[in-house]
Formats: sequence, structure tokens, C-alpha cells
Amino acid sequence: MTGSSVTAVTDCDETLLSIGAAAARAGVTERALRYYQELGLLNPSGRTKGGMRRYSEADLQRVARIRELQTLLGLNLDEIAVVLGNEDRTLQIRAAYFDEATDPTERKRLLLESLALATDLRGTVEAKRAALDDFLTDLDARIERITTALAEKFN
Amino acid sequence: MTGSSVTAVTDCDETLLSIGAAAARAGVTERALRYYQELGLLNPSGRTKGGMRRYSEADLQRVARIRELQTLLGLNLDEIAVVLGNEDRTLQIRAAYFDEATDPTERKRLLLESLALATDLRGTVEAKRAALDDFLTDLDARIERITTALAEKFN
DNA sequence: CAAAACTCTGCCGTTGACGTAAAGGTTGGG
DNA sequence: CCCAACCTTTACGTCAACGGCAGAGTTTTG
Repeated sequence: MTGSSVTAVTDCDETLLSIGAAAARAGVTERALRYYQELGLLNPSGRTKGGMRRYSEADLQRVARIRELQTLLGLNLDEIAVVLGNEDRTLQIRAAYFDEATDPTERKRLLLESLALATDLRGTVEAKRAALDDFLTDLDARIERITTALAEKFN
Repeated sequence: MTGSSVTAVTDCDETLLSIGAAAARAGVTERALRYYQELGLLNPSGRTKGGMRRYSEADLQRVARIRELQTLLGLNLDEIAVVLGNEDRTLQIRAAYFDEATDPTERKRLLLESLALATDLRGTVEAKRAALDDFLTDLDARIERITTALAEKFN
């Protein structure tokens, strides 16, 4: 995202955060960050020479994404790995797409692939929203009945 | 719900299901049903003289509700206990409301109480739906971009 | 009425997502 | 240079939501 090379092994751009700061800003614990890394969900953008993890803003975004997928969609970390993998793949595709060397046929295939990934996820989310909407409809009906009763009898 | 007394201790109305049948119909395990009972979420409507659990259709509905609250809203069983408690309370209120002996002032109070309970839950659900909607909007934007690219270049 | 099938109450095991503590290495201010 | 604060890996602990088994009792079926 920044112009830097892929996963800097050298010391940091100064803008990178230690695990403590990153955890605080992301609203999770250090343990969680290490755990996500252990599962291959999130590799810190850098390490110091001494071996300490350094997190970028993009890394924080990724943490936020993980939490969102957890709490909003109720996915477990393995499923989240798949979704994030898809999103990473989409970025790769984007890169290849804008590469001059990619021929039109391949470009089309890449677009279709990322479309498939996004559409698939959309299905999951839409199903969930539909169920939630039903839930809300029932709830609103109940609230409406009570409100009407109140209005009729005690206005 | 049926005309029977509260939580029949005697033998069953014949329409009640054994734990095995109930579990199969509800799509959960017997262990889960016993666990829900242990947590006070679901007391089987009856027991045989020998002490075996008997589940009614209403019990099955309750299981479905529990699962819904779990998967849809991501509540844990303790939180579900609260929600179900509120719903039970609403039923009590309903009963008292239609009781001749309840005076108007009390009736109003009862209505207001159940309104508060329902409205509170609605808040939780609505927040979740809003978050999901945002999620969907982002996703749709991404899909739209890809689709447009496809249409422009490869129509 | 007996065998087969089902269920009962413990009670210990498992899985996911971390928590927490130990024993040491790294970093930055004075 | 030194020390306090922060970080490292390693490894065992925890909590929710059940899974699964043993040993005994119950219900059903032939």
C-alpha cells in the first residue's frame, strides 16, 4: 500500500507501531494479535532487527476487518482466513490487472474470479440480513400492537 | 399455551415428544437440550412418572428461538436467558392484562413495561442490521466496480 | 415378561479464542 | 552504560457450549 517493498524485514518506516500500541489502537490484546499471526490471518508489516513486531495502519485495518467478520457475521477464525484470503487474492488480481504485461483474456478471467469471490460473500451476508430483517419485522409488529393498545385505551 | 396447568408433573398429553425425538425435530443434540435446561433456558413441558423429559411443540419453538438468537444475533446463552426471560415476562404481562381483576393503571404500567423490553431488544437488532447494511453496501460497491469494468472492456 | 431401545444423572473430554505466567531478549531515556 | 519498560517465545490455564461415556433406570416391542 505504501510504496515499500513486500513485507519489510528491515527496520521500520518510523510510522509503524509496536505490538502494545497496535493492540491499544485496534482495541484488542497483544495476545490476540500474536494469535491471529499464528493462524496466518495477519502478519505484521515489519520486524525490528531485534525481532519485535511492527504494525502498519493497514494492519490495523485488517484487525478491524477480522473483528467485523467475527462479531457481525459470526465467522470463526478459520472462515475468516478464507475470506481474507479471497480479499488478498482480489488485490493480487488488481495488481495483475493493471500490469501492462497481462493480456486481455487473462484480465477478463481475473475480473471474473474476483467477481465470483465477492458475489459468494455477498450471498452469505445477504442471507444474514434477510434473517435479521424478518426478526425485526416480528419485533416491530409486537411493538406496534403494544403501542396501539396504549394509544387506544390511554390517550 | 395448551389448556394444561403450569409445567405438568404428571404423565403426558400423548402429543409430547421424548428427548430423542425432540432433539431430532429441533435439529440439536439431546445433550444440548439437557444443557439448555441446566442453564434454565428451557424446561421440558413434562416428565413421565419414570422421570423422562417430555417436550411440547412450544418447547421446540423455544429451541428454535434459542438457535436463532445464537446464530443471528451472536448472543451467548446467558444473554439469551435474559431475552427469553423478557419474553416470558411479556407473556405474564399479557395474562395479567386480560385479567378482569387488573385495574387500568396497572394495565398501562404492564403495557409500558413490555414495550420497554421489546424496544430495548429492537435497539440491539437494529444496530446489527445497520452494520450489516454498511457491510453489504461496501460489498455491492466492489461488485459494481468489477461488473462495470467487465462491461466496459469486454462487452 | 424379557430383550431391545431409549433415557437418566453424573462426570470427564474437547474445541476455539484467547488469558496468563515464566524466563529471557530489546529499546530508549538519563 | 544501565535500568525500566516493553517485547520475545514457550507453555499451560480458562471459559463457553457442548460431546461422550459409564452405570443404572425406563419404556417399548416382540
